Amino acid sequence: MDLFVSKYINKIDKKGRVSLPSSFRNVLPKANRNEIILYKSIKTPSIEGCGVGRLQEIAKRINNLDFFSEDYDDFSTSIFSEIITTNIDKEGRFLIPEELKLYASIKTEAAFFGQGHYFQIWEPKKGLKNTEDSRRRLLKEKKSLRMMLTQQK
Amino acid sequence: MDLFVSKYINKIDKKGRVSLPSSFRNVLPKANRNEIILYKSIKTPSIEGCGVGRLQEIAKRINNLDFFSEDYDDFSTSIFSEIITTNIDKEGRFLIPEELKLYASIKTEAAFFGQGHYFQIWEPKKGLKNTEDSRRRLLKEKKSLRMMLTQQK
DNA sequence: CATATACCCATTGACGCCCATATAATCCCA
DNA sequence: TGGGATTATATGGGCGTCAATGGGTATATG
Repeated sequence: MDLFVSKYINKIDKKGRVSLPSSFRNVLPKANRNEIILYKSIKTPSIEGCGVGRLQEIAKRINNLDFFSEDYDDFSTSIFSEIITTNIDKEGRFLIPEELKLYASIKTEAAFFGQGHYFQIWEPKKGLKNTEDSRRRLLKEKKSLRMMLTQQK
Repeated sequence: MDLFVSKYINKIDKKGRVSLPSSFRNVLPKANRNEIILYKSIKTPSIEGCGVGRLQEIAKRINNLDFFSEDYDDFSTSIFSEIITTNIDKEGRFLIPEELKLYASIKTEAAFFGQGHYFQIWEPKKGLKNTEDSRRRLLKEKKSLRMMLTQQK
C-alpha cells in the first residue's frame, strides 16, 4: 500500500517524541524513510505531513513561475519558509515543532489521519469531531444532491 | 534535502557573527560549504542569500528577460553589482555586512527564511509580518495555494 | 599600529542513537 | 488447528554528540 490510510492515536513522551504509525512509515520511499515534512493545514487547525519527495515537486512547480513576479515570492515564502523537515529516529519517532503543536492545540497525544497522498495530525478530540463534521456535511450534500436529481422541474 | 526550507531566528553576537542554520549549511555544496553570497532583495527590505553556485542560475534568469527592456538593466545592475560574498567560519557563522544590515533593519537578531533555492534574512518582526502578508494575499486565491501543496505530479 | 576578521576553545541545551520493556501481531510446528 | 515462541510496534530512559552561542587570542590588512 502506497497511500496514507486509517487513523491512529499515539502518545507524545516527555521528550516530545511521537511514533509515526508504522503503516505510514511504510508509505515513505525506502530512500528517504527517515525524513518527513510538516506544515500547517490551510483549512483546518491541524498539521499536514508527507514524505520529502513532494517537496521536490512543489519546488519544481514554483520554479516555473515567473521569477520576478509577486506570486513567486508569495508562494515561495508561504510554502518554503513554513515547511518544516523533521527526522525520524531508528524507532520511527519524530518531534513535532512547538509552533505546529500550538497551531493544532496538540499536547500529550496526536491523532494521525490518513488522507491518501498525505496525512493530518490533530489533537485527538478535535480530529474525531472533524471526522464527524465531514461525514455530516457529506450526508447533507448527498441528500440535497439526490433531491436535485429526482426533483421535477 | 537540497532545498532551503523552514525558518530560524538566530542571535547576532558582539562581534557581529550569526550562525547560518545548520540545515541551510547542509544545502550548500560540500565543495563550497564555507562561502555564500548575499544581496539586497529587490522587492522587500530583506537580504537574500544562497550558495555561490546559484549565481549561474540568476544570470540565466536575467538573460531571459528582454535584453532591451528597462527591467534588464535594472535587474542586472541591482543584483550583480550588489552581490557580496561572505565566508563561513568553522563554527558555521558569518558576518552580515553593515550595509545589508542597515537595508534590512537588522540589529541583534536575524530571522532566516527558507525560499527553496535561496533564503532570506529579515529583522524577525518584519519577517514574520511579511509571511503573514504573503499568506493573506495567496489565500484570496485559496485554490492555488492548496493545489500547490496537494496536487499530484 | 589599530581595527577587523579568522581560528581556537568552552559552555549549554537540544537532539540522535542506543538499549530496554510491554503489549500486540505473526509464525511455526507438533 | 492450538499454543508456545518469535517478531514488530509503541513507549520509556540514559548518554554521547552536535548546534548555537560566547569569548580569548593570533593574524591580517590598511
